Amino acid sequence: MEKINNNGLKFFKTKNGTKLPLPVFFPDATRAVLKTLDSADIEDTKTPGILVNTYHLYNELGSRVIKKFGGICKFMSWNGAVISDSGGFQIMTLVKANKRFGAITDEAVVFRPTAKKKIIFTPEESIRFQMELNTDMVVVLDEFTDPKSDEKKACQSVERTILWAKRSKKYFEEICGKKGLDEKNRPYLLGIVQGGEFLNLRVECTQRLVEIGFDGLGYGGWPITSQGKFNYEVAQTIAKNTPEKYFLYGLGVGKPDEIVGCNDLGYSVFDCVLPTRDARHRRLYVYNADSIDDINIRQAKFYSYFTPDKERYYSDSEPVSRACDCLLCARYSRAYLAHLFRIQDVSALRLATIHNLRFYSLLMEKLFYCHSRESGNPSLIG
RNA sequence: GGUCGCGUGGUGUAGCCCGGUUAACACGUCUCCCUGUCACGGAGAAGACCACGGGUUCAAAUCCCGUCGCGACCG
Repeated sequence: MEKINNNGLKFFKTKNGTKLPLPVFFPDATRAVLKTLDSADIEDTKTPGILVNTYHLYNELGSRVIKKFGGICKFMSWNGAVISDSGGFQIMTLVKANKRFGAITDEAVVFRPTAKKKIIFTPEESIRFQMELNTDMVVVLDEFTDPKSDEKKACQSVERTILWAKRSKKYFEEICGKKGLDEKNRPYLLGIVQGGEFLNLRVECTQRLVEIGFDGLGYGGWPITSQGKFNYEVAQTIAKNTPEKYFLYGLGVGKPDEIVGCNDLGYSVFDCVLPTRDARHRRLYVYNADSIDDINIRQAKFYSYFTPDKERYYSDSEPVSRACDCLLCARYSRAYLAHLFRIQDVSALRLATIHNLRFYSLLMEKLFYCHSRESGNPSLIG
């Protein structure tokens, strides 16, 4: 895989001045909670940040509570970083899947979460609410290119995404001006590249977003081809047309090997539901290694899936993984976890989620180490 | 000793009274799927000589007789 860029940025800086080494993986706390965990649990997995969803919090929580707490961090007592997603993905999954959930025009998205409730959501409103959430990275509202789109429809989603990106940038600057936020203490602003599988559209979208000006660009849309393979071609096309000083963000990416592949292309910010959802669906990630030091992410198959509640583990006194230092692996046996899953106790979900998050935070540590070493900068190692 | 009831995949059951296509269901087991979370979810597979022996019948898990095992009650 050709390496595009990885040296333009060294850190993800948070509001409170913390510099997070790149890459970072932020699991999805859609409704301001990582299902089955609390904020202390998340910290213990060495997860540096989370992603919350603007649409869900706008719909279910609202401004009044957020304003009272001064942002989502204080509300959930979370000391790490936070990215707020714009709600663009929810347009795709809710409105496009079923028209009864609403409609999309150039002006706004009209959500109808219930028969009686109607939400008019504009790019400006998304930015405004995200600024109230007081997150570290604000994401512009975009229109998701449906994977089944032909080139004409894909082009339309790019046009609307660009239109909304312009409005979002303008409104973002207005709010920053009003709040007295300068380049150093304002959140990052992320644009999103659409265009489906059409590389020419991806190039055009990337270039026009760069003209508008952002701190980073996200690989938007559905990154998986109809054959079920990760679309590295699109990832690479976006990376090649993005300035080095920009963040490259793989939205919803992904499987561990896909994150390694994207990181090699220059992507350094990731979020995904997989580690948390998979944990709840009895799929744990384990490194094919006997200790943390032995983990080799350059190995072809560097990890495997582990399904806990199998008969062969009912009396297994081994930990789930020896290449892990999470609460589950440090303290409990496979047999105990199998038991917890079998009796359907919620602690099984919690321990499995903790484990998978530690797997991902270890992956980030290993990637940081790899790139520090490969770039020959010893000051970054350690 | 007597009376009654029950023996069906790994487990628990349905079907039996009124015989008839590949014996059904739940759980368990195994495999696969989940990618800016309406999701502790979804798809599929394997697995039973219907306790055993005999009889009636074109045809028996199903009706009849016997054997064994388990349970309850009565002596």
